[in-house]
Amino acid sequence: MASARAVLSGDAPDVAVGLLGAALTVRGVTARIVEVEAYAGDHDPASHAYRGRTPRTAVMFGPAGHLYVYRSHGIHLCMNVTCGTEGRAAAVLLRAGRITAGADRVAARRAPITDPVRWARGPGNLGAALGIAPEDDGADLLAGGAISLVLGPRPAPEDIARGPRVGVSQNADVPWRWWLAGAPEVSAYRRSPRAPLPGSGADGRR
DNA sequence: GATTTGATTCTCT
DNA sequence: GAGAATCAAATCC
Repeated sequence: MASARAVLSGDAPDVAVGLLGAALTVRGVTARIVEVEAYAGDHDPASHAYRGRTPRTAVMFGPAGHLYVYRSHGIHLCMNVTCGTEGRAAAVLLRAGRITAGADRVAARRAPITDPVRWARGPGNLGAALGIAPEDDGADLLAGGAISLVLGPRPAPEDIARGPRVGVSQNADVPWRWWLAGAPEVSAYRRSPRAPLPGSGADGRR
């Protein structure tokens, strides 16, 4: 079968689907990925790397299989897995997961939240549950370090749902979000308040 | 050097 | 449903 690195070197949408069901382990805590979003730097205005390489997005321009960590709204840390080929920015945002190992540690970390479904629902919560840190930016996921990624079997097509990305103000209508159908950790779709309406005012309802 | 935005989440109304 | 919280990075002049 193809190596994990080979899989991650594909196009962002392919990699995104491949990451569904994968197990991400951070210092002893493991989460099964149930929701992802793809971002391609070149032609995707929603991507942080769209305007070129910057110190913050440098990791996205590196080789596939590395972790890109960024701070959102000064409060939350979100995780991406870089993909594609080196020099061409692309990444997959990990939006939600289910804790499969280290639940006791997550429970303590996320207290007073006791509902496991809420521990890693949403990008910020996922990062919080796994205890990700800004210094984890750039970590190699395939080197067997403190953070490692293990791809699982690809879910059956009928178990995969697809839709528009959440919260982005650009390209808000590109259906580059995938999640496992029925996963309770997946949050309802919320369009960015800054996203321009697609048609001539036909939208606006949810 | 100053200003603005952000791939969010939580709480209150 | 709407607004606040809060830090850093990117953009603009």
